[in-house]
Amino acid sequence: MNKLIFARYGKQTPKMQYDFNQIEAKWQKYWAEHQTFKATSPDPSQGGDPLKPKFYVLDMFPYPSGAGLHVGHPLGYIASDIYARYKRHQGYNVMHPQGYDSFGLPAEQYAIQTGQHPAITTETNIKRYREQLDKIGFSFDWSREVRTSDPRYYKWTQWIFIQLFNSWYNKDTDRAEDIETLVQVFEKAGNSDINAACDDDTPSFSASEWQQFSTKQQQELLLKYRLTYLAESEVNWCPALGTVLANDEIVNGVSERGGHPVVQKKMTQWSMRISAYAQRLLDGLETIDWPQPLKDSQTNWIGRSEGASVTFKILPPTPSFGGGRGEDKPNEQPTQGIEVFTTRPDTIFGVSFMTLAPEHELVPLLTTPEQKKAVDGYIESTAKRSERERMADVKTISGVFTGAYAEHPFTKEPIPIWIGDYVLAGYGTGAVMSVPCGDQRDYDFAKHFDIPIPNIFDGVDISEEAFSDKEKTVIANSDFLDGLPYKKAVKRAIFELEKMGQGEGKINYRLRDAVFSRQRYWGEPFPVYYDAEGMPQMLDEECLPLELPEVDKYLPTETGEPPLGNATHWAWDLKQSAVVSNQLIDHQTVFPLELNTMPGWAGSSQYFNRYMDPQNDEAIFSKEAIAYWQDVDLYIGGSEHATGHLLYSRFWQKFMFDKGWAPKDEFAKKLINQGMITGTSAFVYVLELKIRYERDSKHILENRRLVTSESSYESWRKDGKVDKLCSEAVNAILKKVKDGGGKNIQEPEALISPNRVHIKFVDSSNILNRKDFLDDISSSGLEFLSEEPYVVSREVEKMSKSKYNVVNPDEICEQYGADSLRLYEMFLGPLEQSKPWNTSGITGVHGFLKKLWKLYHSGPNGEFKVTNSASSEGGQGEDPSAESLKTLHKTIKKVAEDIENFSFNTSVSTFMICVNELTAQKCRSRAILEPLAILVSPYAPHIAEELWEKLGHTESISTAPFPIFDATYLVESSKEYPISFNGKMRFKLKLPADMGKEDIEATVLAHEKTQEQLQGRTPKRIIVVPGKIVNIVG
RNA sequence: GCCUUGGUGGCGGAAUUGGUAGACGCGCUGGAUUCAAAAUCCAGUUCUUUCGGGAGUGUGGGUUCGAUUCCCACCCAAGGUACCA
Repeated sequence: MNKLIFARYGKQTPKMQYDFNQIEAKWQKYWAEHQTFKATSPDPSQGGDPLKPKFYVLDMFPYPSGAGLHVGHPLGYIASDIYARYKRHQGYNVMHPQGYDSFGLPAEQYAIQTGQHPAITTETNIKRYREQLDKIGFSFDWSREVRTSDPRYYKWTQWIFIQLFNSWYNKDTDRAEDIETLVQVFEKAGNSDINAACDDDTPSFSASEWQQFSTKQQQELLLKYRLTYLAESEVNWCPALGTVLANDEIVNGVSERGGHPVVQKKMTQWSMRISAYAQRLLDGLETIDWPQPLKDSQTNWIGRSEGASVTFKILPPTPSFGGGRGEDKPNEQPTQGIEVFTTRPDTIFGVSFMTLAPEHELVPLLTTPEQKKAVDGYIESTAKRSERERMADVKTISGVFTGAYAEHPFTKEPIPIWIGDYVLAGYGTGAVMSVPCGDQRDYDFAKHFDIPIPNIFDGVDISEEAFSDKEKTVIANSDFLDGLPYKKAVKRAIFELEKMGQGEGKINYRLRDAVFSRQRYWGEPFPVYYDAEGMPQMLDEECLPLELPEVDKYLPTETGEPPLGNATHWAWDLKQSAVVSNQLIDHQTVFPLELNTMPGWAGSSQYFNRYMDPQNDEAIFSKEAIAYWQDVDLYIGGSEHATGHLLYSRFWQKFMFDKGWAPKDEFAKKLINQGMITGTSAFVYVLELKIRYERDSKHILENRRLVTSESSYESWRKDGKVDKLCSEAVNAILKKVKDGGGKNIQEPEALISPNRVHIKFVDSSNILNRKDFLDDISSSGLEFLSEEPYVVSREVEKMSKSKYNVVNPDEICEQYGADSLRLYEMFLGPLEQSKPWNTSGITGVHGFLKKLWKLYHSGPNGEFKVTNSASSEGGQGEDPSAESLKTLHKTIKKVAEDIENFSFNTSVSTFMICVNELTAQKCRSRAILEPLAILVSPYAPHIAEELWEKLGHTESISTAPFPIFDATYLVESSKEYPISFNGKMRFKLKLPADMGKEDIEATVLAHEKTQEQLQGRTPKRIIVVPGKIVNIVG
């Protein structure tokens, strides 16, 4: 017996098997120890070669969440890693860094709940992330790691903030300039000649006025020009999170994180003047190779529209300006007109009323005493409705007449001024000229309130709906615009308006300035203190970083200040250049520091440049480093960052370019959005029963939870009744109750609902492991209705811990190896597509790796064996067969093309075909197997390194030159032609490859199968495409 | 509504300029090996069929000798966006 066991054991000596666990651990250790993937600095003094071509491959760095990685996370990293490794084989100096976007809300909320400092949570999570990432065998250059929450890193985030504060945007030169240049102009000539991106309410002043302003007044004016500025503005306030949110952090009117309601609130906040860059952000899209959907969503977000601004004079009898708010501020000039923005100045003669947003500042001034009550009531009722309600309910038409009239710029007719909540305060000027015949919303409003709808279109019926087809527009009833098509009419209308000084051509953008303050703890502190006048002042650059203070509570203070308000040492001593106790604040030399922190996107907006020189404490990066690395060659990440990170980063990059620090004004040449890997959640259906009865004169409520079938659920959902299976079970339970002495048994309440089951309890054929499932705490109290194997229902949805459908990469690595995981993630489908994860499929790629291993292990006991060629390599062996060479070279060609096209799924299948063919050919030749190892290496680097070493190499395979494709091996002497009849392939015929058209035709026609197909008919036509196909028509 | 992407076997997917539809893998079926299982290997696997063939890439048209691929209309799904004037 013992003998037998030993004999069998000996037959498959473990050493000869593909022992992926041992191999992968060995090479991961080797890479770490040898710093194999360290990108070399261009500096020759550090052994670098500034002439070696660079290639910068970047992943979107992760937020280290407590849940760890699931198999969906590494997808993009694997793709970028393959590309990075491929570029190393091509001889590039590749930089492939990784880091952590480690400021953020989850760590802070955990801190609020547990009191644990977010830095500790973050550190723990990062450690776990790193362990998980290391197991997958990425070629990251960890010596360049950055963490956004590290003071040595956020020093430079604060630095950029200061630079933005000290800059303004000159529209004439179309770039950011130093704020000092602006001050110089103000001193000499005031601001009338300045063409700058600035606040709308910036007043004009002369040089002498400027000089007479107080310092505070000057500072206030400069804030209107700075690229980051403090201003009171309407912000999205999320009471549940206790913080403001940017537009891109709100989804469907609720917060992206947590789904809490958001309301509008006026607050003084830091903002970024991204709107100054709107046009350049739009133009830059043309120059970069990014996915079209992503470019489109940025284009929509920026929302450029061309049109005109038109001023409508307000007609007397002027409403009692003394009566409204004007009384409080007698110096304020009442506005004499209402400015609107329109994309259709050609329809100006169709204006029959005007509509203002309820929040429009002129509303209280315009409203006549008779209408005041109605208007106030309307404003109050719209203010009550949340953003979400207003969005959900776009069909209800509401509005109210203000009693006031404006004057039409051309006809001089009076135009009634209405307010309506379909006009948004936040877009354009918050007022529109309503052209009911040309705009459906205006049309509906006019119909609803019985306002006239004049038709100004030639030959168009507007009795049913508005006409908005610009292309088919011919203007009528419009004085000088009569007979003009859309484009000409627009030009003419603008020309006439400009002549009268009542309008001009204008381009409007939807893009708003980005609110940059957050009322949170775990973020970058602003390098800002407030002086005796309450004006913000920047810390000296030398004083950075301004480190986050310790607080004993991470919640807002009792007075409603942000969490930093809890810090006892959060004052700036100007003399010492140090943070000191709040008690020392005297507003002379010690000042309060800013209590807000920066938003999540602050740290991610320049990290890609910081990777170029991450240890530099003197500058964000050295000139040499950025001169060499320039920009990102390939950036891979999720499309959900389209209107957040990717837009803000482009904005900061353009600023860095304007200031001369960055050589490129776009930071990433090519970008790919990897798709999501979805999970397949599992469900059981649970019948919840509530049975009430009496026993021993006590009222008893018995709850039972029974696992029933999907069909029970379906029938319950259809008619609200339980099906036979359930009712039998219910009756059995009731009988038991009765037998046990239950009295007054009431009709039980029943509810069937789907319940998620953790996928670890389900096997590949969807059968539930009942024992393990019932042993789990989450399923306590559950009973099964039937003894038969339970088949769960499946649904594909986002992979998430809360959906119990997470697959952990560590477990896959443990069971199949990192190389299998890498190959399988790529094999699943096209990179950019979202696709469901199904672990059972991994046996396919795992089997491939075993077959690959076997190709190199053909000794009598499965030990390593490859043969050298006869013609080279010492002449001891035999040359590879022509067949094997053909297999190799077609693989080289396909794999190289696939990597260039990011078609990684097809190259995995190419490898499979190649190994299947070489196995069939019994190929053992070094001349084939050595290049094959290099081909496989970007995808399955561990096994490739192991085989490379066994082939006798002492250096890592990672820089071995990529095999060169030689077309001569693919030349064929014959071609198997598909012979089709009327486009349908019927049979194949092998013909010499160099056979001419006529000969092919003759041979095919003479063939017996052709005659069979034709059944005596004469073909009408014969198409011969040499090398491709023969098609016989007839 | 608008914009974008996509729709191919039981499943993931392939077909790069119009030229053999379903590569490769999973799953499934049968077989070999094994006391047995795992592993491995071999064969088959779009549907349909009277075994000749016929149909077939979301639907309906069109262009073409030939269409998954190009054009038109529509349907469905996913993502983005939305009283944006």
